[in-house]
Amino acid sequence: MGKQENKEYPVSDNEVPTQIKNPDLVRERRRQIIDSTVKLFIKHGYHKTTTRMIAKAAKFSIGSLYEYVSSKEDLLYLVCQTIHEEVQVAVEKVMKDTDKGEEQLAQAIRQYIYVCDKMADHILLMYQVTQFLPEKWKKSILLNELEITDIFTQALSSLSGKSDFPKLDEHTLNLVGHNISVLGQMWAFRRWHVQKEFTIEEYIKIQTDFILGLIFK
Amino acid sequence: MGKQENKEYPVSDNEVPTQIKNPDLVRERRRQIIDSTVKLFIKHGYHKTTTRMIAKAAKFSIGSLYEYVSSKEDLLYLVCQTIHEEVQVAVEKVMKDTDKGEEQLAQAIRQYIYVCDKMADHILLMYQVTQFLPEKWKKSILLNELEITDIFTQALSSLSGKSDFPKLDEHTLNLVGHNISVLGQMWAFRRWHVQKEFTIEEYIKIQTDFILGLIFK
DNA sequence: TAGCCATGACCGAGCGCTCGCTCAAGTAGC
DNA sequence: GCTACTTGAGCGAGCGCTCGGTCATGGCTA
Repeated sequence: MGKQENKEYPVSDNEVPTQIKNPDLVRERRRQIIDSTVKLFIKHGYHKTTTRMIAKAAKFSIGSLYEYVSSKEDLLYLVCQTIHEEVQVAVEKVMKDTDKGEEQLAQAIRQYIYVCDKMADHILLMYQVTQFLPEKWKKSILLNELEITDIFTQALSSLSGKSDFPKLDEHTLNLVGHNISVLGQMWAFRRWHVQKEFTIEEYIKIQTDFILGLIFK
Repeated sequence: MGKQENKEYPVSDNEVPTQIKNPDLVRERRRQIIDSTVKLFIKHGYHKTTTRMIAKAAKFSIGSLYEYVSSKEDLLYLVCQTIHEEVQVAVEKVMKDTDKGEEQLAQAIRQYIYVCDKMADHILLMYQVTQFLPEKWKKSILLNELEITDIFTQALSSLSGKSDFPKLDEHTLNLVGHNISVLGQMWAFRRWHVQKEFTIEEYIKIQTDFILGLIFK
């Protein structure tokens, strides 16, 4: 009952509250914090990374850290959010660049796998860490994941029926979209094997053939 | 420094030490412990499951628990081991049963996806939990994973060149083996989407077509 | 200009608690 | 009485997070 009257100031791009009043400062500082946190999470994982480590890496006191974020879970959400945005932006970019060419799909797959390669650490982190999000946020993250997959589904959809691609129903294409998405991410989450046994160009070649169905003619 | 002179008694099927001298008892009790632990890990995850919860569920005191296992990490390893063995046995079984038929590969894929469905919880757990294993054990677990994938690679290899399958080099087939493996596991780790949007029969149908390259003719 | 105060970002010792693990004291069976 | 096994209170390191406080800044008043 009237336990505290510290108003909280939600910041434009997300629902994570803060005590700090200047929104520009919040954005800047959070950027700092998130960058350090991502690195630490990649290196040590979520549970072994302490809030003190984060504060130190971001050049804050723990006290200050908690002015910008109200719990370690908040931090986790911010990290997931940020990574997903980055992946999504990257994928959208390469899809736009390769639209409407002759062998668009093959090009898109190549570029997508390059993205997965560049962001391998981040993709792996997402796989490891999503499970620790509280339910409300997990949903929003999985929705983001769907958006990325949808980019492929839509690309496939726009090809369906044209040139030598057969016409396929949305349902099927949706799953194929997921397949492409996952086979790209596999370059990250099975890297302990695939990055040892294949060069990225080999990987791209084989996976493209596989997806385009050339393997078994 | 003679800190402790409690001899440790490694037990046949693994390298995890115990204080208990009767190996049969160890096997029996560990079975109990592992079964309970798997359930708890599936429900709460590794970090939120406390050793006290495990002891309680397995009807032990914590003290006794630590007679059979020397750390929570030991337990994690035993769990991973056990699950992998189960998956491997199941996969090997269905592969043997479907060998040498007409459309062996399609049959094998179907059966494999059934296994993934039945063991979805376990597969998901493996994905979540492998990262927390100490390095020495992680390697051994990843090796097990390779063995499962190799079952597919070998099946593919034995088909290569026969009937209407083209001849492909080992290298390519190896990656295809991984693809099959992962696309089956995807039924588990993307279940939040695929198990909502597809029946398992639809999933099997589309993935089989996809793998066999029928999708893009 | 000098004195005063309000503001809010920043600080870090330390609180409360959890959880993996231990060990002295038991009991059961032979 | 000896060995094999069991017990659970207790330990203490380490964690997330709080909260009383400092200090730089800038505006107000005379």
